[in-house]
Amino acid sequence: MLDLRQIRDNTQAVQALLNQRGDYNLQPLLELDLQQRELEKQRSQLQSRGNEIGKLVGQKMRVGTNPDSGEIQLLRSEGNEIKTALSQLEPKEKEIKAQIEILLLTLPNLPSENTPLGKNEEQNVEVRRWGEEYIPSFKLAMPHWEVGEAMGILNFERSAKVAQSRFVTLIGAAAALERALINFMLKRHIQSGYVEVIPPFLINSTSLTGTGQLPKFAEESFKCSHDDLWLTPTAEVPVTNLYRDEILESPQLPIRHCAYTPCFRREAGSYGRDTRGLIRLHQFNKVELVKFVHPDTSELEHQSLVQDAEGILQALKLPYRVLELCTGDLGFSAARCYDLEVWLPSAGKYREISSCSNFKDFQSRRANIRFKEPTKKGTQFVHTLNGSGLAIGRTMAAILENYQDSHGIVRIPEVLQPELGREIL
RNA sequence: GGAGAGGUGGCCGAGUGGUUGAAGGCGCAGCACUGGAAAUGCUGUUUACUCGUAAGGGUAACGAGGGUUCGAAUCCCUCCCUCUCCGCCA
Repeated sequence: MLDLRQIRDNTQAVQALLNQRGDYNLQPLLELDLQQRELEKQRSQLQSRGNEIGKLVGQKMRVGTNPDSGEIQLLRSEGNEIKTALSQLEPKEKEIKAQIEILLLTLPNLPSENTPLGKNEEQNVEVRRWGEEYIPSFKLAMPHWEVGEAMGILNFERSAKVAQSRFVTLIGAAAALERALINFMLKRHIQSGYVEVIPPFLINSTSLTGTGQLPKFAEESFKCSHDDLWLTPTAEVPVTNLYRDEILESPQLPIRHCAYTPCFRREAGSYGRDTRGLIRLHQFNKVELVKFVHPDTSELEHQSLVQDAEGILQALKLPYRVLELCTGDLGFSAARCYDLEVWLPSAGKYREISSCSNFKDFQSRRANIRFKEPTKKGTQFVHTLNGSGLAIGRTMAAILENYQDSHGIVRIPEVLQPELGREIL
């Protein structure tokens, strides 16, 4: 959520930044803001007089004035008039406040000053590549879903029977590999100083609003019909909301968490895309990194977050590149974002495997996550950041392809061999 | 799911419908005392919105939302959460 005061005081600047992202108009919001403040002024004046009357009546009663006396009757009737006036004002103000809230919740974050300008994903900026020497030089025998099915370790058909299309069942070696990957990633992140959490996988609407999935992206998540609970689309939501409505002490910062969760996404509007394999499923596993940091350190923390995610790909010797998203491709809540893309031989291109965002104070404003500095008065909003470290299913796909030899035999990355107790899948 | 008890400031804990943002205690900060510390004393110690250049003012908040009243932490209703017992269950 953007700061309403900033919108009010720096309308031009905010508008200019929003224009880099799309078509947004601040005028209606500003008008509502003006109305709301006027109503607030009137209301608080009435309330002030109302309080005064209450006190006066109390004083008189205390000294023994007859409750039915004229002066008290007079005060009472003025009190009633105020009540009537307030009952007219209050709903109006509430309505306007609600409208302001809706407008604010639907405005995206402002891009950071470092974010490259651009209209769409084609104008994202490639920052670096790693591991090109690991890209297989021969023609791939089978894409990952075929090799997985051939080995009997991935089953899509039965999963569609059990659930729907876009689900997978991992069998035997694939299940073991999945588990090993989760474990390997968590271990590394814990070593780098992240504290592991296993949050609830069902989350309420307030939590989804806090991180920015609601109200705009309701159709992307699965909702439980009898409860105000949704299946989490990413660990970002439950983990960020862990500190919702809290005031942290600055020495507690930065807080760094890593979390394994399954993720559930409806993938509405992507019907024709990635219909085969592990790339786009309704349910997938992911290890997520989440940070709560002091605004002064958020840029550094963002860079190190990206490195922590990259570290996994490097350890697995999977070739990848790093893109910085341009203003036009930035996610709704992000101010700045790097995508890690892993090389996927079946597609002959890099595919997203991690997205590392700095949300600055956008989420913390929505979720009301603040901190206090001993020397400063008042509170400030923390900066939140997160990134995949990594998406497990896509990592598995990358391994099944990049580690496949010309006969369709898949080796296991060295770092996972001890855990799995073998070299070949 | 059934029955009961309860939700007050960073924490503990008072609170009779009347000037209570809330006694008292603990904690914390500052000052005084001290060679230094402890102990003691004094002072201070929530957040949000809004008006104001500022000093400062106004309003709101005692789980949440409604209601009664001139006035609600206190009375009424709904919901949420916690605890205890019973049932069920991994």
